[in-house]
Amino acid sequence: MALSELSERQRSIYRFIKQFYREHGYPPTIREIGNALNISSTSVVNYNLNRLEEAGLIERHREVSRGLRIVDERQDGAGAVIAVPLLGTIAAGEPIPVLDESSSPYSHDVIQLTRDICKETEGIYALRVKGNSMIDALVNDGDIVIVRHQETARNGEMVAVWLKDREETTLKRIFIEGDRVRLQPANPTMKPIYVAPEDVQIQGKVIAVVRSLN
Amino acid sequence: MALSELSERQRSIYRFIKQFYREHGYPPTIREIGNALNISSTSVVNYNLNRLEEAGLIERHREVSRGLRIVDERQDGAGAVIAVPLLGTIAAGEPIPVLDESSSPYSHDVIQLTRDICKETEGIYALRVKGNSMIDALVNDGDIVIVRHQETARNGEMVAVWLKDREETTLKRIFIEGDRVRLQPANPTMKPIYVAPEDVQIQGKVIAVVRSLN
DNA sequence: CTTGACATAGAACACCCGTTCATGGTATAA
DNA sequence: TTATACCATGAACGGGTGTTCTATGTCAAG
Repeated sequence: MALSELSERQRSIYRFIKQFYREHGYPPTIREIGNALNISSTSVVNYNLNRLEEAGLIERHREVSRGLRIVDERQDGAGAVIAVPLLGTIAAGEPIPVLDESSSPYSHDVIQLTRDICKETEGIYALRVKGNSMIDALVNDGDIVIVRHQETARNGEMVAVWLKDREETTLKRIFIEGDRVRLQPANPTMKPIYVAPEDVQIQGKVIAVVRSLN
Repeated sequence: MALSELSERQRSIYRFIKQFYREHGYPPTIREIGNALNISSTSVVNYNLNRLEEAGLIERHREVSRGLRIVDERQDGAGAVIAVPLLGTIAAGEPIPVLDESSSPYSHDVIQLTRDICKETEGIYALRVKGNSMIDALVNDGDIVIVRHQETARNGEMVAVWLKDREETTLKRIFIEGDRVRLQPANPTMKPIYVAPEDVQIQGKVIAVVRSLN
């Protein structure tokens, strides 16, 4: 199932199909794969495609030209790029701005992300980090965090939380342990903090962090 | 250009291509279009496809089976995406893999990035960080760093450097100060280190850092 | 009515494409 | 060694596929 179980040739074929598909909008033929990878025999390509299908990485429609499909890839034809609204800034002393569903899509900045970075698409927004108060989450001034709005979380998820008693926003891994909540910094050299459940208000789950230098 | 200028038959063909593409992941053949719409002649379908192309609604790749493409879907998005090769891992004890220009473009994984994250396009590659030895650069295990290959740097730039005497790869801001080099951690609470210029080998400039949770 | 642009049908052609078969090489295990 | 699974090669077969040519019909302009 994993890529590592495949031969180098099979991985090359898989990568080629992916790139060809992105480039042309339709899958390659067996011979196009062979030409690109210097494989003279169509049966070799055919053989390795069958292996890729067994591994669950592609689907094949038999007896049909270009009858290939990368299963991983987006099912909807929407394209590999999603536009995420950049709602504002996140800082230690301020609450996180609310996600306004009804607002115009042009009322705020957007940041474009590929599926490689953010696989989800519902309720996603981005925030620019102000100040260096979240350095224990390995997030620095100017970084952009991608968040999905939700008010609950499973143990171990990285979440943006508002701590009522401290009046502070922070990014931590959350663990609910009976009558207390453990908030674990992303930096493994730092110690967790413990707070009462009623003081913790989950703002959303952190999907990704992007730091653009310059 | 508008849909209204087309005949009903042409609109049907356009709708069918869209639906077929969403359903199968690849475009239909001329005969598949004909069968679905009860058009007995392939030349009729061919004729109307040419009209659709003139109207700018589809692209055709001649002499190629299923050489169709719905042009609608977010053209600018596709152009704004660059594919960056993911050359391998970066770890404290190992040199950075070289950027092999001559190797097959399909011999390694790629990660797709938008211009919002990486504006440059020449000599860019990506590395996955292994271990937590670069935590003072606010980079953790599993993060992906985007690097442009270069062997010199201007003061203040974030670079990937190989420290000969320590046999260590690290990410730091670099400052050349006369006869010594100051390497400043990204984490402002940490102190810089000083090394001799001849012990510093610059591998490339860090363009961006991406952390994908989950 | 004649003309010409537009739209459609049907058939034929040459090449494209997935499939299959026979063959052989290379490991690993018995 | 033999057996077996795995991987690669080249060639051939049959049907798929885009293209092109001829013929026909429609409709508005001259």
